[in-house]
Amino acid sequence: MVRTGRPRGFDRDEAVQEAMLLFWEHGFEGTSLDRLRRAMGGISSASFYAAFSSKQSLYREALQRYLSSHGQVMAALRDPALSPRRRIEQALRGSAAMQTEAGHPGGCMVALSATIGSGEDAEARALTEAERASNRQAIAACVREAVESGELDADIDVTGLSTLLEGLLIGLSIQARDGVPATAIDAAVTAALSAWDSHRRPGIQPSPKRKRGG
Amino acid sequence: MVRTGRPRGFDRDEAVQEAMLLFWEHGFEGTSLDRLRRAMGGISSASFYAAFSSKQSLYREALQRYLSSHGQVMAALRDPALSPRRRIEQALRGSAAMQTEAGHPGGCMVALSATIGSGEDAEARALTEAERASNRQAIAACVREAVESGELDADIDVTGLSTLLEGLLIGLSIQARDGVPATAIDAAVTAALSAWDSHRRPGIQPSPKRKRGG
DNA sequence: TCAATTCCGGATCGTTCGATCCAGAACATC
DNA sequence: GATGTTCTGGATCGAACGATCCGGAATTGA
Repeated sequence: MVRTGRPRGFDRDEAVQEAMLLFWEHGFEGTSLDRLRRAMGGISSASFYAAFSSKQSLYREALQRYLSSHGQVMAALRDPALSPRRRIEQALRGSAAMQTEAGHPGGCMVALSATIGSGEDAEARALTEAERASNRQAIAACVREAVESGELDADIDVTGLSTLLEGLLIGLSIQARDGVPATAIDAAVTAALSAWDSHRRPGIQPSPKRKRGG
Repeated sequence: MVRTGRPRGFDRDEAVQEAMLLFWEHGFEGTSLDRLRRAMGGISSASFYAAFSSKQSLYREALQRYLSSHGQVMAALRDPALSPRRRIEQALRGSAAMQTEAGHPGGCMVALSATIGSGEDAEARALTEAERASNRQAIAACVREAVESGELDADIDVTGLSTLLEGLLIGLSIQARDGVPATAIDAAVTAALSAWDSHRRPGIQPSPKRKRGG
């Protein structure tokens, strides 16, 4: 079906990108419609609502954009081709590197952009909260799997280790915002991984592929 | 000097307390003057400004209130009577317990209430950022001191361990907001401390009081 | 009793918020 | 060129924002 009518006067894709950067930096409630429209090239209010329906709806789209671009550093966490430890390591190191690199706001949009607010940001908050819950679960699954495969001692506190790892992941965001250098954050990841290694079951070399060690 | 004039019709102290709870829960920008005044017993706009001068000024006072009440769980971090490890442990466990207990908002006001925003919260953000920087420094000092006293191996990465510990401390706040149970967070603290212990210099029993082990 | 002082209720300020409306412009199709 | 469709500029909406102003109420000291 060919598109009829007057063509849009701005690049919708670029507009979502700009929105993502603003929401990322200032949060859902901290980003006004006026600022969004100006970042989109100064489009009119009518153009905005014709294209995005509402601020909420735009945020949803911007968050999706984030998850499928910068947020992809977390994809390793669910990569079945990697060992549990490598999944954690790549997700943490990738996040640390991405969240401290130049060219975009520091920290993670999922952790920062809709955490607290007046209450009118309820939907945005629910979206990021669900994402965090999913990551929490994935991290716990890695630790659990490492225990089941024999890589980690069977008597370790799975909840404790996974909550520590997720706590660090979340904490990264504010540290990155505060200007903690990338080298320091990466060193923290190394320290966390050495905590993992200290619970390693001695004499077992876990294979990345097999789930249960022979 | 005796106070003349019409007496204040509300309890200023209780009002600051209510303000603290609101800023804590919804953040600086997420808390409106209207909501503040209603929480203060429905006082008028005139009464508000006569007592607190501005929203910024009230936030400053509310943050001080937080630091000198709930925030006192962090005092252990600078207690010279405790060993470095105990300082860290008490600060972390105390924070975990406080941030998850009922009766007030979850998480930490310093970490959450003024982290991102539109830019009009610049002063509030600077206040919390300075507080976080101070904690960061105090944690690093504990680790450094433990290395100097011989409790920890001399070749460990001080920055890595302290950034991990501070990352967990910061991450606690969002985890507590997300409803991660107190038991899980405390277990994470235990896991972090076991990371500390795994770097312990063998054969040395550090005394809590002396700075340099003999 | 009467100033002086301080606070209060309530109206109001100008601005910004997210969102809507309308007349007209720019395109495709016939 | 007529018609239908979609988008745009610009005015505008009601509500909420932080903040100010004023007339009067409530207190103290003279």
